[in-house]
Amino acid sequence: MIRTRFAPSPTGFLHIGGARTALFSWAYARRHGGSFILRIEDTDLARSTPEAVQAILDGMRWLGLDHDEGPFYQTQRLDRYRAVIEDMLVAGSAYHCYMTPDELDRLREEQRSAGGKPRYDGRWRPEAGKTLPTPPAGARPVVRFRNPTDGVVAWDDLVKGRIEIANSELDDLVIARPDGTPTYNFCVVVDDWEMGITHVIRGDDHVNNTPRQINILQAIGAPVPRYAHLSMILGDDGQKLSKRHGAVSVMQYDDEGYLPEAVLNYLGRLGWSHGDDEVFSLPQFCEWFDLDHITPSAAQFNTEKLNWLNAHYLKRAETPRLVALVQPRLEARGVTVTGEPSLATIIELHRERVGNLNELADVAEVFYIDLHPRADLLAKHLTPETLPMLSNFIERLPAIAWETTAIGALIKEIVARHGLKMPRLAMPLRVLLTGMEQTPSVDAVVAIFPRATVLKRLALAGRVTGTGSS
RNA sequence: GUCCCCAUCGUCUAGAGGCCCAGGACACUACCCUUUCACGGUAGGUACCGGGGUUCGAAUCCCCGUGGGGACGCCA
Repeated sequence: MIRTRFAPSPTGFLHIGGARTALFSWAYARRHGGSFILRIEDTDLARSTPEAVQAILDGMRWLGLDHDEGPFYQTQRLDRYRAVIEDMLVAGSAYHCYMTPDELDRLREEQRSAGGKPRYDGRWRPEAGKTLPTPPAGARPVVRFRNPTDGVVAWDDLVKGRIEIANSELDDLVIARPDGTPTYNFCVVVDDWEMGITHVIRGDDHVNNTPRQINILQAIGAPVPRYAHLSMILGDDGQKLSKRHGAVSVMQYDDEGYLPEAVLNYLGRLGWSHGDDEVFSLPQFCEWFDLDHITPSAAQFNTEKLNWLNAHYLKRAETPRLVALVQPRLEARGVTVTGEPSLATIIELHRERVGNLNELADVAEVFYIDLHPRADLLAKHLTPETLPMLSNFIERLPAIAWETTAIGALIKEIVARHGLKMPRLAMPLRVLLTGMEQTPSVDAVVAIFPRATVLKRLALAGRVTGTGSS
């Protein structure tokens, strides 16, 4: 039974890197009929917030990554960690250390300036025949893990291959603060053990924690899970993503009009591949996903490709769903969606032309507002040459059949009679009806409006007569 | 500084010694379609970081170099 987990710390939103880690962990469990566990690592009381927890939950839900167990909160498992620490203290695999943060800082400074690796020097580590300093009166100690001093820790990383690190590189890490709260590396170990995690799929930045965690696992007699370390995602500019630079919440993609399946597809293909396949659904991804085809190198995020995928999914999405997605966006702009044409009609006419939901809202908006085309566009297209054609068109409108073909035929007829090209009439019609120079086929645009609305909007041509020239 | 990791088109990648004078996708360019702009279609250019090995043969294996990244917390 495969058991994976996603274990974010609630110190901010769910960003794109976390989302990919979650996706891969989730997909691996789904692929093998296993369980996916969500665990909130909130032991940093100072930085964790309930808002961040909610933001992560929201992000996961938007993406559709459901968990089978949890969410578990580490702050609710403190008794459990404390019990394990007690056992370790008794067993001698952990010990109290009374060194103050100040002393530690000084030590690290010295080591660094001496060109060495900053690390705890083991002054409070009990050894056979060693006399420990006397604990300062009233001081509360931290608990340190007694790391092996020789040999190597090694594991076969499912993404990076075999990694070996000498124990001499590791120092005795703090596993509990003076107030008794456990620290990250320790909680992870206890949780992964007790939650029966078989495959730890996480970010690259945890590679250095892995040997420490394996050592603790072994000290408490827990089995060592398999590890798969994913490389990081770089920003569009090739720079590392950080709060300050480029890291955005997955929910921002929602705001920007992306469909979750597009983001998921993009993320799935970022750092993982299935031959030449580029477009695949989430179920298809679950069927294909494996750890063998994950790239070990860092990947640069490419918004243009995401845009392409989004446009692709927009073309295929069910219209009612798009209506439900676009309508609130229009309402948020203060646009009331009412009357003709229906939002569904507008969407069907424009869906192949736009890249995201906001662009769909942009084009839909002009059908519902009191339109005021820009003066420069009117001047450009309402010319002495085109105005006669327009009035001609307006005169004939009441009598024709209200459907695209008939409207198109009328436009062609008028244009031909005036000995001009199609765009000479199509462009002013576009501007008058939508305020835009780029629209779908103009006969189709005319046709989705009620006849009365077309007449009303075209009437503007009469009022600006004579202003256009040049 | 020390340790660890990484290295194919601009970008994401295929490639597990001969199928590769390197394939796909995004982007780009040209053409086609055309009622504008898109969409779509067709065609095209662009890459194995460098140097040594191993081998009949290397993008693929090994070593060194270079470059990039990560980690060295009483953060996660």
